[in-house]
Amino acid sequence: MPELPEVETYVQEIRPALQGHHVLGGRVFWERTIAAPESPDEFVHALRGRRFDHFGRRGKYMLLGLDDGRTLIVHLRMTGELRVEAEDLPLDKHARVVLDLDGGLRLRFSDQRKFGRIWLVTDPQRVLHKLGPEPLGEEFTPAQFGTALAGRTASIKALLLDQSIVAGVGNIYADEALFLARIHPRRGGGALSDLEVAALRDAVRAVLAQGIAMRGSSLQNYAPPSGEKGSFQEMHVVFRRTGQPCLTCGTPIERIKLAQRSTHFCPQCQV
DNA sequence: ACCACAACCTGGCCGC
DNA sequence: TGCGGCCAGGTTGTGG
Repeated sequence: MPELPEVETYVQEIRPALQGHHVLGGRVFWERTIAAPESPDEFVHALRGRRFDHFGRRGKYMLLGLDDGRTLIVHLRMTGELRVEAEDLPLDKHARVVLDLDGGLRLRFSDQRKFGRIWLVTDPQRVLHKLGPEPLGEEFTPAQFGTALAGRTASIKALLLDQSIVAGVGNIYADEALFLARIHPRRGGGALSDLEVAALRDAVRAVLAQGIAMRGSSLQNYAPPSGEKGSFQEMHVVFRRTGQPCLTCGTPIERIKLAQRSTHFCPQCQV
């Protein structure tokens, strides 16, 4: 269920565990997990003998680079989990793809809800081309953000979740950023003033940066590869605080549904 | 082009 | 205990 800070933490932690290891073989237990190439056989065949040697992230996508120039792209969606572990551990019932590695290790992708996807591609752009700018990068400017929101009538909450506008924001960080910028989540995206657009852009960057610094939010069963949970959930000001007092004004936090997602906000502070 | 919503899936929890 | 309904940090496809 991770968003940008959780995926960033994932990449940071899986890199030292995976770097330099070769793929000896693999098994696919749920075919639809493999989004490219066409068949699981082709996927496993293309990976055999390859070595992991560079790592990255784009939005909520993990990029695991191989020594032949190809990239293994992993999206955890809601319940995906990636682990490097000893090959003799019993497999859990949600294991979807397993790659056998040298050194008695394996890379295991488990996913209770089966929404997660893995691509093996030559050109990552084939998967990533629709994504908007990296929110912590230089191209995510107030002017660029304003242009992306101009004329849009959908709620600003829905637009923050749209990965083509800005990449990596999900339900937690959208709600937290809107509170920080004091903007009501139901406002139309195109109706925000230049000042509000700039404040929201700054708020998105602030909550994501703090999320990364705290190694993400750990709710329910989520934990990064090390198993050491992040702590940003302790900093949530509105997310899943329905009925609890706003930390700024004491008004009970409300929950509504927007873009089919639970949305939490302070009806007093956010206008 | 944009917008809202069903669909993709499993499992936990709550009320009856 | 069982059943229906709702909830879950995401994305894609469809119809208007």
